[in-house]
Amino acid sequence: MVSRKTVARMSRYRRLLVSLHSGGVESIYSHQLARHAVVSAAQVRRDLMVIGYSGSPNKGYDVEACIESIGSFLDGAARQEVALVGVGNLGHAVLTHFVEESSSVAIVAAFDVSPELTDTSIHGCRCFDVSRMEELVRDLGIEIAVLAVPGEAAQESAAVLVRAGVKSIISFAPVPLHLPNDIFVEYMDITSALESAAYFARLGGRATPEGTNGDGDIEPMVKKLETLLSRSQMKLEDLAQRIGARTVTPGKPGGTEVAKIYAGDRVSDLLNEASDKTLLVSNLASVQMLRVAELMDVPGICFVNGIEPDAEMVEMARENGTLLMVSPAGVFETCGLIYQSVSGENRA
Amino acid sequence: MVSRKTVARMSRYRRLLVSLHSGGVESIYSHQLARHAVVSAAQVRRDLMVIGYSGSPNKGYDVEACIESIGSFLDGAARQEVALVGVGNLGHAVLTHFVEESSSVAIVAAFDVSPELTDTSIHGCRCFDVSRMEELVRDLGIEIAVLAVPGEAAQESAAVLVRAGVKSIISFAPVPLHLPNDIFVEYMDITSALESAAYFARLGGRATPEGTNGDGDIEPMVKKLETLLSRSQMKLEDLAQRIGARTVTPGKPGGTEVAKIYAGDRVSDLLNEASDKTLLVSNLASVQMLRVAELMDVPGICFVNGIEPDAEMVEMARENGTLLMVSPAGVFETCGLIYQSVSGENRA
DNA sequence: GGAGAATCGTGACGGATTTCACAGCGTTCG
DNA sequence: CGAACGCTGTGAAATCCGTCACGATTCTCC
Repeated sequence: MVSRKTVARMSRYRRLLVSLHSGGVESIYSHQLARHAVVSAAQVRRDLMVIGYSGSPNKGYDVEACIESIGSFLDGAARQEVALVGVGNLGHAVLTHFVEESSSVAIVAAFDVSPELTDTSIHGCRCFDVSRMEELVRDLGIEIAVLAVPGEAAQESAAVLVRAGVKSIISFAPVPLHLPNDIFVEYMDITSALESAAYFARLGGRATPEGTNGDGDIEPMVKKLETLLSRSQMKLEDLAQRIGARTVTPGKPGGTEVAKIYAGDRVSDLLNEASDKTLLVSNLASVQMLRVAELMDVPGICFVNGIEPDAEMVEMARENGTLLMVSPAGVFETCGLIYQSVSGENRA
Repeated sequence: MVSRKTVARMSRYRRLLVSLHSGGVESIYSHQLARHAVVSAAQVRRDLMVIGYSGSPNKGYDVEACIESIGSFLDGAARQEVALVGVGNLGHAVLTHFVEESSSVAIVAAFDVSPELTDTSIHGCRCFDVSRMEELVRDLGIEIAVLAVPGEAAQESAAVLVRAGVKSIISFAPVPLHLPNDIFVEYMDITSALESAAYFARLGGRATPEGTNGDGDIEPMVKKLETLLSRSQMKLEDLAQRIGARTVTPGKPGGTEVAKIYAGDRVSDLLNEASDKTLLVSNLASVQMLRVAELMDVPGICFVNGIEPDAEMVEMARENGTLLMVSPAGVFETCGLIYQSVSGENRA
């Protein structure tokens, strides 16, 4: 028996893997995937073990095969169809969400009480009157429903759905549903979420397990950024997006790994510090800089303050497979953002 | 320390109790409340124990007092305000949700990229352009945000929010957020929920792999990341200690305030960028640099990689009241640490 | 007033979930 | 060719969460 949480993570893994795969990543280590998913590496390994997918000890997991494997675990043989109950704002939102996301589940019918919605089509989904719900759900063999109705109507709608053969319900209503316990119910309770959020927001810094940690002396903790970075296999393209930089020229196909970051404008330093895994962050958008970068095999350069490299440089970078990006912020902010991206990984 | 789940249940209990109370119920036993909430009686008792509310052995819990008690646990002294980011269908839905539900949390500002939404009012909530988000969230002291933006924009928005002081985020985006781990994040991931629902609807079914086609693409949100440590009034001496730098010469008596940080080695840039509240972070420990710094009234300089300024420089800096510090780390790490110190200013 | 009944508060327990830690195994490098 | 490395897979330990069971308490009823 696989737990609810595991299944949810699987879904998350798949989405991330699909995204990475389309970005050219072919294999990935547990700790890298873990980083993307914001869980621990051991967690990833155990989850993948559960579904019986094995990676290779030195190549990690094959992204494509892993996606397949998760698919064969998560997805049914046929596409599973979903009914939506309640076509208000929330219902609309859910529908659009599922126009965007194509997957092996799809909403095929919507139900509402409003007569004016009846028999209209919303985002390609036919809307029926609730009175026909039981009949239609049963006849279509729908086993999954999304409940986006007001709290008052939730229990009754749920009961009807279950009577019609629905096995799983996702409810947005702020009401606990009384249903046979072989029915899977997932609550998406915004109110609870907000109140929890409020609680923990107020708890602020005091949330750590140990009691008094707060004041006193401040420990300088210069983390081993190099290890952090190298372990994260942060793709440059990723990074660019993360920090709001625009990529001007693409890097080498397959994504570019960075293990170190050098921020500065001195060519001589660059010669000493740079490696083929160093991202260069510089104020100085000059051809000269670019030349040294190429010489040192630097895979990427980030210019700052929104300074655009000129055509000559772009051409040169493109030829050499150097990724160029332009950050709207200054060196300091850019470094800060990158740092935060990388070090914010520690899981609770 | 109270667990996330407990807090969520508390919220649920309260809603049920309020509803019951308005229905005339004055006292309730644990097993009754348990049935309403669809949890076990023991669970209810334990949860109420956690918040320190005691019932009477024969009347059960007094509904009103219990509501009160949960309130004093869940709610802050003042109403907590919430920002909504992304005013699409989902955003609208969330807003309406919070017209219906009155509670101690309220959405007070919405942000979106669409110019046509800017400065309109939706369900009584003012909508602003995202470019003003950081500023407004910070100035309003908002610590909770609901993220209803496309996945592509989620990370960036979240980072901005956190920088603006947000402590808790509820995200509807199907993307794990990389944030400092003292930030509370609640994911309302409809996609995962649906896929889980599908899985459990079909326990025992056979599955064949299936080609997923990835993600839809939506317009990314405008990105903006400036105005960083404008109001943190961080003293240089503090800063040095935080980042593990050694101060070589003291700054001006009374502490030195910094409003900006320039990282780089180009003297010409410095002339443009520096002000009397700029901390200079540089690879280049040269007399020349120091001269320009003095010229521009720069209050402090941080050298990196543990490079010691020579005696001449120290003397010069001392005479001029320029604070000199030496960070053991490189420019990137130094910037990163400072950034983190500043952006996570509220107790870190 | 005392026995009985029902319920609360809570220590102890148990199951689920996560993390730790290490064996096993390609790969690389000297 | 062997040693060293880094990653996977997985048993074992740790942790979190919920349930059980029982003493304590209060009220009812005789």
